[in-house]
Amino acid sequence: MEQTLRDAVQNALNELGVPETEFVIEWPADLAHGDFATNAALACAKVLGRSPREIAEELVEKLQTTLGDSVKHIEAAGPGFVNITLAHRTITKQVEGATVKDWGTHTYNTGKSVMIEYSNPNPFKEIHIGHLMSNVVGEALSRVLEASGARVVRDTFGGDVGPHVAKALWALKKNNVTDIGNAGEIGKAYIQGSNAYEASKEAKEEIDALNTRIYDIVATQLAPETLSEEDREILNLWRKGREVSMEEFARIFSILGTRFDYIFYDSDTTEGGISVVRDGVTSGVFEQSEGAIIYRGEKKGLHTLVFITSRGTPTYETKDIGLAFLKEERCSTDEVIIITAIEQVGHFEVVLAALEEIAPQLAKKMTHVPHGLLRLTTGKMSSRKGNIITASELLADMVRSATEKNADPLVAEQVAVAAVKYMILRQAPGGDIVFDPEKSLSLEGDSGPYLQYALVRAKSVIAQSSVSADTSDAPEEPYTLERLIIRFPEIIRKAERLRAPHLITQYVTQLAGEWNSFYAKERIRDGAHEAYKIAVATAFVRTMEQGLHFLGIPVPEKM
RNA sequence: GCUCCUGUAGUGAAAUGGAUAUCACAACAGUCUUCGGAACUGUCGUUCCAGGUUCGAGUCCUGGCGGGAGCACCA
Repeated sequence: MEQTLRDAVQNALNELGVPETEFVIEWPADLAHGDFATNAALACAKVLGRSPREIAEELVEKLQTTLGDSVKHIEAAGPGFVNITLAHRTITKQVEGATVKDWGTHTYNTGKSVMIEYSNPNPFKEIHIGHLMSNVVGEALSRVLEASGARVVRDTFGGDVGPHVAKALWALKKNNVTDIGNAGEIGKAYIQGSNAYEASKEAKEEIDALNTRIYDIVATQLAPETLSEEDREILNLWRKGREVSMEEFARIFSILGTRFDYIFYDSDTTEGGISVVRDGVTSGVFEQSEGAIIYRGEKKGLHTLVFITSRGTPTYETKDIGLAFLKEERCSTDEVIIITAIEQVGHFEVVLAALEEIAPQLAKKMTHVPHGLLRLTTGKMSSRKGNIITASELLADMVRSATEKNADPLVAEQVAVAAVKYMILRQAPGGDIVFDPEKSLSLEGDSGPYLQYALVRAKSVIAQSSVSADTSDAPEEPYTLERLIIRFPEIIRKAERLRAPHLITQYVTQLAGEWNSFYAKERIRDGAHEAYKIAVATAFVRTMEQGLHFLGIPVPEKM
């Protein structure tokens, strides 16, 4: 519809002899103004040297002729807007289309493939609510990309080698742990190791040495016969630790509704990364400095960062270089998106700048999409200091409060996940969320459960009505609910284009609110125009189901 | 110190350069022997400061003030 209007306005402008002008077709803030509005008259008033209001009047006439009875009303308003109100028949036709299975999806990205990296919890550390944020944003963006027709490959990247691993393993060894029971145990060991690293010079040396040794054993994959007894112990503990961490991550991913096609580890990327970076020294991309290998970011207005430490171990930067090549090798896609917290923008600018010199074709298709931080009222979370809320704790708490109204554990979990995801997806990505467990996770008002509740209630009414949907039973005036429903496909397109899932969240919130008003005001079962109302309710249900699906928010049958 | 991000009701947020700046929470006042009250209706209340660009600025530009993040061997 929007395209039809755009063409009609463009034709009218051509007839008026307007040179090429940018104009918008938009939704007026107030539906009373109409279903669509255009600023075309305002936009071209200056070049024509005429009053915008006058041009608007002429546009109205021309549009009336072109659009005929598909519109109910066209008028010039305000400083020179043209407001368009659709005929109810036009709206009804689109409401009928809202019940199809793929409602809201598009094909403009069909044939395109995108690899998207998110969540990225590190084995040997606990998965906390910060990772939850990345996971929720990443999953929503993945689904929105799928809605545009693209093929999406999901991956997550975890640091299974590096100082944090050495700290955790060091503490586990100190405590004579040979078998690790659960992820919490590793989290505690990591904190213990970190504290020792800060406090004792001796511990620091031991941990640094262990770190290097772990690289040698697992990342460069030394031949088994060259391993000492102690090395084998380290290897076993490391294997077990990674396994326990990953089992916990898998459990959380499953609750959140994410399945990764690829799980990459640091240990897969270090060797490749190191060799690329060392080659880069020869070709002059990187340079030696104080025993380390660095990239001089200053030449591109960025910071200098270390890629290989003076101890010979690779940093995160080198691992990301290695990962870029590894992704290309395992599963080449048209585009590569990496979602991380916003504090890493500097890091990725440098990595991308370096990669551009080494492999421009890889750098070109790679985009870093940052999201804001989830901070606690008590300050920044740090798993090193132990002041974190783990994903597991948060979800368990939420499930507990959702259980008050839902005996069914599955439904309680769906409600809990909806509340958590809504908190994150309600706002534009990039902004921080100050997380207050008491206030942030509402089950009322603007909230995940509010959406679920409206949907469940609509389904219930439809099930109870003995009448089947029939759009020939339409009342004279369209319901506001219908006028919102037909906007859905365009909302999904915008969310994908702008990489802004919160547009969907806002829309479904408005839609659910409108449903609740409709429900309070209009008697559906045994009321006037029941068949038509059932048709609208059915379209509402489908729109909500699809909207929640694209956000990754679960849809309960009952609640 | 340098670089980047940010400043909207009491609180948390929204607003491709458009009309009377939305939404929720909180507070206050109502609806209701419910087609499922996790609901609905109403009241209250907001663009950090000073310039500039524009027919039009919360949005763009300049300067100030406040908050946050990053800045060589962490990820």
